Amino acid sequence: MVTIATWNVNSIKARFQTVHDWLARAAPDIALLQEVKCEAAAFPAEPLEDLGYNVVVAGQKAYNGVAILSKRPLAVVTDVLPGDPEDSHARYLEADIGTLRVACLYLPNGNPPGNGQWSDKFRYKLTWMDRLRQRAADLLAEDHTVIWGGDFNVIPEPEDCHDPAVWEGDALYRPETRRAFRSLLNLGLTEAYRALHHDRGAYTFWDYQGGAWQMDRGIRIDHFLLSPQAADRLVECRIDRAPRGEPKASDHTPVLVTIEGD
DNA sequence: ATGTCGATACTTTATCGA
Repeated sequence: MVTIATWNVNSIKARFQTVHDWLARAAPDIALLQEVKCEAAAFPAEPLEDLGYNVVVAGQKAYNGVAILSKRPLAVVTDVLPGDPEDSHARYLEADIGTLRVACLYLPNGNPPGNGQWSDKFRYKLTWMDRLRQRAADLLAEDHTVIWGGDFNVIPEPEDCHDPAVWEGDALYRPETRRAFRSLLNLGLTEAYRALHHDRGAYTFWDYQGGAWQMDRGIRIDHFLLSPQAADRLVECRIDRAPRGEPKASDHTPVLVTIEGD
């Protein structure tokens, strides 16, 4: 069995103790972190290595930044999402871990989407999703066993948010965004949580503002997408809500997926 | 009722991104 966690930590520096203690307790084999918000050299790798993890980081000052932690050795395949040499955001990191290809991603938020004409941010989001689709198609064509995990900034369906009316028009829920997400799934990918669960109220993010956590007004935007070979091995996918309720919490909470074999 | 959080800089308050 291999358990992989994904967690948008909203600054590894601000969240270090919380993340460290959760990793020590939950002990996933692999952890995908997003919004570490620091350059690779500033990432506090050593205390996480003391927990038994190998650490690789695609970092950037102040914004974005993704990292992969793995108890087994890992080899980075790429630290950029192919398709745009001008794109300098640290949002994608892909590595081989044993026979698995594991990708950690922080998909652009895209807000505000603009009215009438799309904003640069929303166009960037849609272009990025198109590039991700191309990357996925390429890896599937090469027959890799792939797991993409991360903050997709996509609310796939109405039941993935507390109140769809609130999210109407938002870049996380716009028809163009959901269509691009479905297009990704239509390559033959399996969204792990919905393959196993059909409950409402399964959220991974609650805004800091407006008492969203206290009122349980959340959205499900952190996902795992599995290639067919990975999906055949899917055992479990769950959301650990506990970290969102802790002091100094990230606005996201971890999601864990387990696949059989190694 | 204006009720969030984190990073940054020509910084100690304003701005941006989420």
